[in-house]
Order: sequence, then structure tokens, then C-alpha cells
Amino acid sequence: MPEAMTIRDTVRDTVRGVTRSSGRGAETRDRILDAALSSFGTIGYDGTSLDELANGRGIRKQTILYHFGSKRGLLGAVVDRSAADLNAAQLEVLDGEATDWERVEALVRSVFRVALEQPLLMGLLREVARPGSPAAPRLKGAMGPLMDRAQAWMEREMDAGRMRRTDAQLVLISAYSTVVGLATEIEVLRAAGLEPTMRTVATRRRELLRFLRASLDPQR
Amino acid sequence: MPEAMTIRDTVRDTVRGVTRSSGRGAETRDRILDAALSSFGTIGYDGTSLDELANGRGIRKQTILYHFGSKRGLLGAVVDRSAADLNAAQLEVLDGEATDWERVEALVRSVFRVALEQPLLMGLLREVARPGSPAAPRLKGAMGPLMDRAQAWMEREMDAGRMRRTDAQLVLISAYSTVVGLATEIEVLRAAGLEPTMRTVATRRRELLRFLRASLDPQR
DNA sequence: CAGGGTACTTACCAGATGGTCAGGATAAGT
DNA sequence: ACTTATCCTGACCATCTGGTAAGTACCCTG
Repeated sequence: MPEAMTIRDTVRDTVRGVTRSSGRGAETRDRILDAALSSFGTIGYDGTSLDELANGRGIRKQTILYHFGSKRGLLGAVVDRSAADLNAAQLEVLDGEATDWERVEALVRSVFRVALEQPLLMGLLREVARPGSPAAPRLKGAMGPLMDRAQAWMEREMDAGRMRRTDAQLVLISAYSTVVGLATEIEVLRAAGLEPTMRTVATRRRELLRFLRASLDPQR
Repeated sequence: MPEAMTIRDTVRDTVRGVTRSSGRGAETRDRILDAALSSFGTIGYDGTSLDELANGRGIRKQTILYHFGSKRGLLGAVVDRSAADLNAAQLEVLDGEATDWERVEALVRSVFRVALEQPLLMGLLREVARPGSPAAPRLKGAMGPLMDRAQAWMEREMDAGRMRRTDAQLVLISAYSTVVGLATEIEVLRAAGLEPTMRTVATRRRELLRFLRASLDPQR
């Protein structure tokens, strides 16, 4: 028994380059995105079928295709939204007043906070960061600007002598993959029968910060 | 134009619990396993179709099913072979004469060597270590004994006071996931347009060793 | 040469998958 | 009241999926 759907609103957003009025269907759209994030992040893109995605949610597969055009379009939208979430957290720090090492630490904590609050998002990153993933370029496009900004900031700090001179991009990617790796680790722990505790996460964060300090601290 | 196939030999091995004479078909079998390892490790299990796997290799899909019974059977065989490769490298060290910290270091170097020589194997681990993976229990079964042995050895060392007392299993899993994470990292680097160098890998290895030393060294 | 096992193939299938198309329902504008 | 646009759905489809059945070619053994 499909329930009626009459809640409406008037926001506008752009999806896949096409400006669409996401008024009445915005709630449905978000429900689909939530479900897709969860499914893509756990059983993967190829392992997810649109039918399964729709079933049990009072939605038909055709509704998904109506909103996102294709399965790949859906993946793209999920990646975009997730990247936006990550970006928002990072921008908050980059626009904040923290400086130097404080800022680095704040950035790391910010990412880990998102990772803890939205573990599904990490699963998606893990899925998308795969070599053959159809959304890899998309992720690069969505996260690239932020990465570039962070890199530029680091290089300015290096020029000013407040950071040790190293390959900023390499450091960033190492940090990024540490966080994504954490998502994997948590799952492996679970598979091994160990319930991951906050300690696991805290250890990883401490390690990452130590690595960053070793790479960036000017007084070694 | 399918080429003829008349090379034969007489080895025997066990697959999926069934003892089968893999005499004449051993070469074909290995070719299939190689292809499957590569495909599962890159585009994933769900993303791999038996037809694609067979095409361009002078093999028909039914040949795969003949040898491995089902797609899951194939995955199981690939996981088993890969786990055996990893086990062999580790056992060589565990049976060697290195002791204490030397042995830990030798183990780490051994895993990293395999990871460098067979990057595809890391991709497979990454794929299989996923929560919903159908081969996760299989991997656990294949790698478990070695893990148990390593854990037991560590606990003996702890009892003797040569290692600091910590959760051995947790340390092992952290180490394991660091190595698997490395595979991801290399791919992300490649996606970002950076050709991964030996330096990247060496850095990760140094980090892992430092982590292990910090966890295990009795004089802190 | 008859018989049997191994390796591999062609022919085929039922089910699932992503996607198209032609609507129906509701609301808003004219 | 008529039109138009948005949102959603049922019916349908071509293709691909893993898997089965039946056969063929080959070798070894008795």
C-alpha cells in the first residue's frame, strides 16, 4: 500500500548539470540519496540494484530513474552530496581563526569527527576510491578544489618557514587515505569479532598527527 | 578461432574440499585464477562477469564453471591461493632464526615485499575485507591459523617480558589493515596523477614499524 | 578396441538488471 | 476550465547474468 506524497517545498539545486526544481520531490530525493549512500558504501555500486534500493521504502525503481536519470547519475549525486558534507566541515576550519599547527590539528579532528558521525560516508569513499570506479573522476572534481586550497595553504606556510618543506600533496593524500583506511579497519575488526572501540580510532588519529608533525614541524 | 589444448600434466590439488585431478587442466586453471585475481581485485567481485573473464583468453565461460563449480567457488579458490602465498612468506620468517624485534621487523618487511611484488593480491584483500563480501569467512579461515600463531607467539613474548603487554590481536589487525590500506593509497595516488614511488611505500613501512615499536617495545 | 575419465564446448535457460515509454495524479498558473 | 509542469508509477523490453544439460575430443587403461 503506497502512501500518498503531498509534502512540498520550493528549494532549487543542480544535479548532473541540469537545473531542476526539486520542490515537491525533495524529500523523496533525499530518501533515495540516503538509501543509496548506505547501499553503495556497504555492498558496493555493482552489488546494489535499483529495485532493492526502492523496495521497502514506498518507492518504485522508476522514481529513482526519474530523479537521477541513471544509476551512474545516482552515484554521482551521492558522491557530490558526500563530498559537500566533507567540504563543509573542512571549510569551517579553514575559515576559522586557528593557525599553524593548531589548524592542522583542527583539520584532522574535523575529518575524524565526520568519519565517526557518518561511517557510511567513509564506506562510500572506500568504494569510490577504487581504481575502476565510475565515480573516481567525480570525487576528484568535488574534493579537488579543497585539496588544492589546503595544498596552497601548506605551501605558503612552507615559504614562510612555519612548516618544513615537503611534498604537500603527498602528505595530504597520505592523510586522506589514513582516514579512509580507518573505515576498512573498523570493518575488519568487526569481522574478526572485536567490537571497535573509541580507543582504536583515537590511536589512529594520534598516529596520523604524529606523522604530520614529523613531516611538517620545522624544528623536526 | 579457439586454439587446441593438449598440454597435460599430472599434479593433484584440492579445491573447495573436493579432490580433483587437475592434471591436464592445471595450466588453464591457473590462467583462470590469474585473470580472476586481477579482475576481482580491480573492478570487484560483483563487477566481474564470467563472460568477460573468459573472453579474449581463448576460454569459454563454461570452462570456468567446470573448474570451479560456481562464481563463488572461483572467488574461494582465488582467495585460498592468495592467502597461501601470503602464508608462505610469513611462515618462512616464523620458521627462521630471527628473534624478538628482529622477527617483527622481518615479518613486516616480508608482507611489504609481497605487496610490492603482487599488487593485485592487495586489491583482492581490499575487496574481500569488505563487510558484505561472500568470501570474508573464507579469508578468515585461510589466514586465521597464521594470525593465531603470530598472536600466540606475541603473547609468549609478553609473558617472557620481551614485549610490552598489549592486545596482540588488535596490534595484528592494525598492521594488517595498514598494509591493505597501502593498496588503496597507491591507487589514489595514481588517480591524483602522481606516480607512486618507492618512497611512499617506504614511508608507510617506517610508520608501521614505529607504531609496532611503540606498542611492543618493553622499554617504551 | 572397448570403456571410462578428464577437459572443454555448444546450446540453452530462468531470472535479474538497467532503462524506456506512456500515462496518472496533483498542484499552480492563465 | 484549460493548460502546463512536476512527481510518480505500471507495463514492458533488450540485454546480461550465473548456471544446467548434453555432447565432443582426447587420452589412458584393460
